[in-house]
Amino acid sequence: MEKQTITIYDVAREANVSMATVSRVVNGNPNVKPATRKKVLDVIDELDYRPNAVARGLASKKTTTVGVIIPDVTNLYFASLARGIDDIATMYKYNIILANSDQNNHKEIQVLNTLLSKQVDGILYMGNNLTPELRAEIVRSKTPIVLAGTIDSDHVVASVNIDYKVATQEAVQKLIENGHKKIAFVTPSLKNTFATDLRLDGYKEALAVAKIDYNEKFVYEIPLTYQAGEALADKLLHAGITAAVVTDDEAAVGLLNGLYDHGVNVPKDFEVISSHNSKLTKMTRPTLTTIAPPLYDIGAVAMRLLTKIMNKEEIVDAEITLPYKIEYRQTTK
Amino acid sequence: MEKQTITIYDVAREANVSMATVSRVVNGNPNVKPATRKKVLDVIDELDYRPNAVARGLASKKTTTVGVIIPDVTNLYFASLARGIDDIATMYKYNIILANSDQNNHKEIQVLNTLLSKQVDGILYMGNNLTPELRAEIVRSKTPIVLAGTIDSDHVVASVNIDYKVATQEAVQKLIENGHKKIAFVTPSLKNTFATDLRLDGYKEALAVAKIDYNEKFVYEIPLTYQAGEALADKLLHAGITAAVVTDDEAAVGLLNGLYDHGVNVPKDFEVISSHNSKLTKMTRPTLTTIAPPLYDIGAVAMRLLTKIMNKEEIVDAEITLPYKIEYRQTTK
DNA sequence: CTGTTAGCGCATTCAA
DNA sequence: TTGAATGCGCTAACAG
Repeated sequence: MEKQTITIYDVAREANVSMATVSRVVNGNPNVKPATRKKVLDVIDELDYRPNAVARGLASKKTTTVGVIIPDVTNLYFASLARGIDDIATMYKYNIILANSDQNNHKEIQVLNTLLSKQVDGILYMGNNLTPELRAEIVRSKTPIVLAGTIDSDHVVASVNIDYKVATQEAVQKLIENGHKKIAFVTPSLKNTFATDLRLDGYKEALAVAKIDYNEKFVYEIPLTYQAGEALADKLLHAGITAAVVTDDEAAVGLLNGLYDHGVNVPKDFEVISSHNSKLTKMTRPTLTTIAPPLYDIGAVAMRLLTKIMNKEEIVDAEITLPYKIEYRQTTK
Repeated sequence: MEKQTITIYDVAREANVSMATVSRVVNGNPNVKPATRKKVLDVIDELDYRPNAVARGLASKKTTTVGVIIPDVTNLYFASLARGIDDIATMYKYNIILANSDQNNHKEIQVLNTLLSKQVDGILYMGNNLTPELRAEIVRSKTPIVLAGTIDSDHVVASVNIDYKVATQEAVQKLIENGHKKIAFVTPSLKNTFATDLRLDGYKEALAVAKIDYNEKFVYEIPLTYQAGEALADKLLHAGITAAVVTDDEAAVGLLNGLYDHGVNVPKDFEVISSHNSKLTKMTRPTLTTIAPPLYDIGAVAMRLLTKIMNKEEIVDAEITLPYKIEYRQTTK
């Protein structure tokens, strides 16, 4: 009545070989005579033997599972990265332990510790920022880690990103070309997110190039939620702003709808550029113009990079910058 | 240079106790004198000892991790369930191994096998249908399983759902009350999805009550994607249809936008009711009226149920039906 | 209340 | 090419 437990011993006995031999064929060790290999394989099939990954993990000190720290699976940006991560992980025979962190520092540390206790072979971290405490913990644990869509301002940890500064600059420049002077930059708190700094730099740079004075009143720090975006429309309108670059799709959609509710004609009287190109941006009317990072690829490349590090392969560049595009759709002229 | 490995032996030695005692305090066994407990705790803290979950899993035959089979994390419906699952799992000290299945039968079986080899304590399955082969594999493995947002037509596996039939019926009834005669029912393939049958029953029932003849031409089987929904608008319009119940939010948004692109006034000339109440439904203009299953709760309750089964607690009802609502928004009058 | 002793299922030397 | 022996780090009886 209990769970069946066919072990390596059982197949060794049935096949009249030692467990070492069974272990060899299971692990694809070439030093096995074809005949005995076949015999063992037959018995494995007959007994429906399935190697116990836990025992294997204890003996080999490799679990073939990686921990994935994600702010929230329900956020399409991160979910898209996660999809790329999982696909490549599967390709390389790894499994994913997924843990939501809510960007909460305390929870992140906690999650990291349980991942480490589970002996994951590596960690993929997603979030807006890698806090020093977290990085310290990770470095101390000597567990390979790669950041996906997340910047490490100190450049000590491997990561995969796009050039946020240049992308933002290009977006703002486009708005300037379209004749806008008062362009809002909508971002989460500047206090603790690194990529935000880069993006802000891009924003400033574009203004500088066009010789437009930077006005910090046009930088709006809001929670990156649909509701916050929606509520923001009113403020932007009152401030005489006519265009905005928003660093999150949900917030951008919110803003767009907020403008719609105010009877503003987009893009005629107001232009919006978002930043993630998640599915959402194609589901609005008008469709959202957006910076388009290769979401799936960021996750995929990050996972691939992690496999290399876990494998102790030579890494030429641990800070990968992927190309982005800007998808010009209907919220810009 | 290698990864530090502080074991239970190390702390036992430092604390001048046996490893059994250390094990006891780590596991909260009350049979330890407070004084020695404190001593051990101090050493643990000092050495920064972290129990090896793999060794623990091998010795105890419990891994405190559950496998989650999900069609696609990138689908907000399933991602929302997953969020509920993860939160409750965390609460009960379980971790989640997430595996995307793409609804692909072959991949599901494969994924199931790797989950079983990792000795997960239980499995949470999400998908449109549980195929007999998959169920057979799971039952054979004797691993506890719960279906979240998925029906088992044979009622042998535990599950958490809403009453899809009644919900659909109510939605269709509303459209009938609003004067519609030609109401489309948009669904994925009827061939292999059980909940679809239930929903279709609800659709038929509503028509029957209103003495409207059922016309199978009004049942549209399409892939549940945004694009398919968008493309569907044209067909519905040509068929003289004036309202639709769509079983997926992305498809519903697609349809809505397709109608918009055809210049159709929703809800004046066409009404739409969707089925999941994911974030998407609030992001469209007009906002989508939708059946509202308690997404997060379905996941949460499913995970809670799984913990009970894994714990061999008495289960009064293994088929849980959660209440739903219908959110009347702007795509209906 | 605490220590001793066996394994858990497998990978991995080392011999043969 | 194969087998025997050892141990990965911990839990779980069983004594004491």
